Order: sequence, then structure tokens, then C-alpha cells
Amino acid sequence: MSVTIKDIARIAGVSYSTVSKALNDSPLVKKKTKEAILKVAEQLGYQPNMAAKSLVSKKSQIIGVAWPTVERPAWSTLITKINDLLGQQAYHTLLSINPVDSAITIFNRFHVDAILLFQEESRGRPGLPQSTVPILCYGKPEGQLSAVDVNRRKAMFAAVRYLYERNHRRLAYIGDLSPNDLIQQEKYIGFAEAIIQFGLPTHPLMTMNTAGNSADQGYRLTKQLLHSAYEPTAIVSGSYDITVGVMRALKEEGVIVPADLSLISYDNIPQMASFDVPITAVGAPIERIAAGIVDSLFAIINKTKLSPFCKQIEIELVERASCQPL
Amino acid sequence: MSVTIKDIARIAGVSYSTVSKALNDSPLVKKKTKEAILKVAEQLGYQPNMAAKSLVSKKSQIIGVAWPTVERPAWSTLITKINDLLGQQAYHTLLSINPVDSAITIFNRFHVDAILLFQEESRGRPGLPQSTVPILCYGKPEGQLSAVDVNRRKAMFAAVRYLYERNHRRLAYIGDLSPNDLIQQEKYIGFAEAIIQFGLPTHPLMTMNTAGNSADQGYRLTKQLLHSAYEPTAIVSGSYDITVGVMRALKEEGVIVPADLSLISYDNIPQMASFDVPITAVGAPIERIAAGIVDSLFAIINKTKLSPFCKQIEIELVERASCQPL
DNA sequence: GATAAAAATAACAACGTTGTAAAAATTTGC
DNA sequence: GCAAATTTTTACAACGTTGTTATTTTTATC
Repeated sequence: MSVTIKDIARIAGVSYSTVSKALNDSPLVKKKTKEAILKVAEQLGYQPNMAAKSLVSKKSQIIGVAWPTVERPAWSTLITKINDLLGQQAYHTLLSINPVDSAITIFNRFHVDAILLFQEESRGRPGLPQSTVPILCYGKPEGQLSAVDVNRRKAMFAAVRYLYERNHRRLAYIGDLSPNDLIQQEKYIGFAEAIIQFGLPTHPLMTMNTAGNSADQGYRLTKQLLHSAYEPTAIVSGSYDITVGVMRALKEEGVIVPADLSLISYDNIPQMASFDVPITAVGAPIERIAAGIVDSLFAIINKTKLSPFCKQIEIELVERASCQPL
Repeated sequence: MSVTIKDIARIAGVSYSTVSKALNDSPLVKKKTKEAILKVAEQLGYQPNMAAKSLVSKKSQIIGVAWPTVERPAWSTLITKINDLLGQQAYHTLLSINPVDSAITIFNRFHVDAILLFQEESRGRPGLPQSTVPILCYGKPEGQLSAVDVNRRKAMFAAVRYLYERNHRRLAYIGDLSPNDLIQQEKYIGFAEAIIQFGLPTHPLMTMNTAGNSADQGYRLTKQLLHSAYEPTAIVSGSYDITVGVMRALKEEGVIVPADLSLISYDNIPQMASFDVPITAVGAPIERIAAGIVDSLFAIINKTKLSPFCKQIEIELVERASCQPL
């Protein structure tokens, strides 16, 4: 049986409402009594009962994170960052790895203050369950919900421009083009737009579809590309995982980066620096995404923004050693 | 404002205690009224308020999982399995990625029914915070808490015996021997015990310390081993990740598995089958671990076992293609 | 059709908090 | 040292449920 506010009251010889106030550091209670009460609470190892607390206050200090795909390592670091940032504001995160629908239902039952939805890929039409709790999407916006989004199109555009400005003309794109994954497609659209805008030549083998984000596919397609007739001077890779495969293939084939071939990758994460040749990469840095998400979370909790919004995270190109001018 | 039991009562024209009973399918309410109430609840999109519920019932149907290191992929699948199993019993999991201490504190505040502690490595002395909620450890037992544990020692012993029975005599061990990680050490102890018991010859290069569980180290050390004077006929690898590195090195060096060299790995996971040569592996299958954990969770919730226990998960050796008799 | 027994419903006190209104204790001003 | 003003403390009603007890309605018996 856990110790309650009433136990403290009895021992400290005051009423339980005084204890409540003391515990919340209310100015309505005398400093001396406050200290005495705090000491008793301490000794008894008092832990507030959140159920009771949130029942009356309608606040839980909890952000529910719906994370249907635990097994996606790229998001682990992001969640860790968000958790840290939220912790600084006395908020806690609770993750659910259930399917989105049931996660939302559970979080509603628990009256979390806000829900953060990690959306692997924009799902089809069937809408989300009704939610009293405000929801923020990361990944792809969903219906009328507020969202935080990375401008992937712009990122890839910037990557091509970067290459173009360094006199590269024959480019190749290795990435996921699955028709049901809009997120991946957006990257490719950015690439394609830039190709057109800068008037770069195209080629049948210019874009290679990994149909997924696996290093293995990146590896296989790079080999295929290398043995083909098309000889690009630079490769644009769609993700970190793919880049892992690309680099392995390049190494095996004795292609020197960046002397023989330049490589720029999507995914602005620190791991990009730990390849044999540190990879120049483009994308939104994790810290910035995390900060953007946390800000937006507070926005929807405090209703500072009235209508659904979509916050775009600005991208960044980090120059490392994997590209060189022609 | 969410809809409560009283709203339903008002609309259905009954008292709210009847609604409560109807919602819980109590035999005390007439079938006809029950149906009527259920229909109203449905229409109103009623979601029970867990805070209120758990305040009175002292049950939350929630298992808190303390998972300080999200970034450990091996555990993602395990957690997914546990979540599924628990879901079948109408329990839900909530994960906290905060440090163990604060995770326990939060879960206590929320009165979860039990806490599952994933312990990366046995930490030093400083004990855990006081907890009213029963705690189950996975990984290394901690203090007086109940635990589920895999007999890693036995697993590695079995691996060596398997090799021994197939006439291998010169063995090599590639794994993590970090002094602060008892879990990894236990594996090595099993290996060493078997070496002694079967009277196998030793060699200075017989054990290679990866100091961590990275594929890269496995790769590097395998290369080093291959270029050394010691010529083992079989390698015992300490983990899946290490095996990834070992296999890559072997392939690069043109060593054929199992013709030139046999390989057996710790970690009984499905991925072991997806190498070029499917890997014979030893360890507790994920399903069995998950089932063991869930059983134990119910044991501590229902207090069927009176004192702290330590459930050992039996290991299994899965024969695939990476070993061959000499 | 009145009475007892059984079934269905309603009333209400918990659970551990917070916040508001009322009461008690202390300080101030003269 | 007494009333008024101020500070501090207490009492009590919420919050949304559950479970127990009391009440009402229905059914069965003669």
C-alpha cells in the first residue's frame, strides 16, 4: 500500500489540503510548515498518485509516442533526443509500439497531454480513431492533423545543386521508389526537379530503385551500375542504409571516393562521418528535428496555434570528404 | 471534454452505476438494458478514463518497460513479441527510455501493474529506487528482484561440445570480453569451461576481444586471426553483430564456410538464416524468452510465487549450414 | 390478488488528488 | 487590548470510476 497525502497529513499533524499545497509549493502555506511537511513526505518516500492527480487536473505531464516500428534504428536517436528535451520541461514520454490506432486509443484512455505519431509511410484513407488528445505527426501529415515535416524535396534539390556547382553532369540516383511510400518519393522528386532545372542529361540507368531502405539493395544496385554502360561522375544516395551498401560495393570494386566518383547522401546524421571516407550529406539534423517536434508539441498542448499547422524543418548540407569538383 | 459514464447514464435514462455494470458485462443487469447502454456508449464514442479506473481498482492493465537503451536493435524484436503476448491478455506495454531510476519512479507514480527492467549490464552497487510495483529483470538479475535469465554459459558450452563431437580441436572465440559486462563474460566462461572439460588445446590467439558488439570489430579481428600463425578449424562467435563482421572478413579472404572453417554463433535469431551460408547458432529463441518473461510477469503480478525467483530460459542449438565435421 | 422471493436498478461511499470557500490564527493599527 | 486586516489552516466538493448496500420492480406461490 503506497503512502498518500493523508498519511503525511496525519503524521505532520495538519490537514491534507495543507499537505497538497505544501507539496505544490503554494505561497498559501507558511514556510515552516511547508518544510516540516516536505520532510515527512521525504521520509515516507511519498510518490504522488498520477491517476488521482490527472483525474482532477486533466493534465498528466506525459507525451504519448506512437511508434509502431520499434525496429527502425534511424528513429531511435531522434526519440532519445526528444525524450531529453521534454525531460527538461518536466514532461515524460511513454512509447507504445502497438499499431497506431490502438496506441491512440490507449493514450486517450490515459489522458496523455499530447500524442506524437511516427508515421512510417502515409497510410491509405482509413482515418485515425477519434482523439480528445491533440496529435502531432512526424513523417507524413495525416488528415487534418498538425505535423512536423522535413523538406526532403528541397534537400535532394540542394544535393544536386551542390554537385552541379562542382561541375558534375552525369548523376545517378540510388534510392527507394516504392509507389506506396510518399516520403521516399519526395526525395526523388527533388532530385528529378533539379535535374530538369539545371538541364542535366538523363540516362535509363540514372535512377536505381532499391525498393526499400536496405544496405543490401544499395550494394547490389551499385555493383550493377558499375558494370553498366552508364558512367556517372557522382551518386546521390537516398538514405544512410543505402549509402552503407553503396560504399561497400564501391570499396569492393576498387572505386576511390571521391577521386573516381563523388557521393552525396540523404540523412544528416553523425554516422555519416564514420565511413572510411566521411560522407557529405544533406538533410535535417536530428537536433533540429527534435527541437521542432518539441516546440510543436507545446504549441498543440497550449493551443498557441489555433488551426492545424505544418512546420517545415530546414535542411542543411554538411560538407565532408566524399565529393570533389570535376 | 470527453464523454463519461454519467453522460451515457443520462442519455440511456438509467443510473450511472448501472452503466458501469453494463460496461463491465456484469450479470447483475438485464440483457435488454445492457444492450441499450452499450449502444449509447458506442454512439457517443465512450472511452473509459483509466485514471479514474485505476484510482479505484488499483489495476492499470499496463506493464511498464524500462528500456534505457532504445538503440539496441536485438531487443526491439523481443519487445515486439512481449507486447504481442501481453496484448493477448488485455495488457498493454508502455516503454520508457529514461534512465532506469527515473523510469521506475514514473511507473510507480502511474501505478502500472508490473515493471520489466531491461538491464544492459549489471550496474554497480547503488540500488534501485523504492518501488511499490513489482519488478522483473531481464538481462542480469539485480539485488533481490525476480529475474528471467538466459543460460549463456550453458549455451556456449553446448556450442563447443557440438564442435568437439564433430572432431574440431583447434577453436577460436571472437567476442566481447569487456570487464564491466558480465553478460558477455558469461558467454566466454561457458566457452572456457568446455575447452577445459574436453581437454582442448589452448593458444594465445584463441580468444579475441571485440570490446563491444560491433560488426566492425568482428571483421577486423577475423582478418587478424586469418593472418596469424594460429589456424583454428572452427570459430565461436559471441553475437549476431560480430558474426556479421566475421562473415564479411571470411568472404573477403576467400575462406569457404564450412569447407575451410566451421562457424557457430551465439544469438538464436531468425536473421542467422539469411547469411550467404546459413549460420548454425545457439541461444534462447526469442519466442521462448518472450514467453518466459510474460509468464514471470504474471507470476509477480498475481504473486503466485512468494519469494524472488530467477527463471532460466533453456537454450537451443539450431543446426544450419555453417559447421561440418572434420 | 396478497405475500414472499428473486431480479433489476439506484444511491452512495470510496479511491488520492486539487482548488475554492469558510474558519481559525496571527498581525496590525490605534 | 480590541476591531480590522491579513495570513494560515481546514473543510469539503469535485474528478470518473467501482463495489456494496438499499430500494424498487418483477416474478412465483398459494
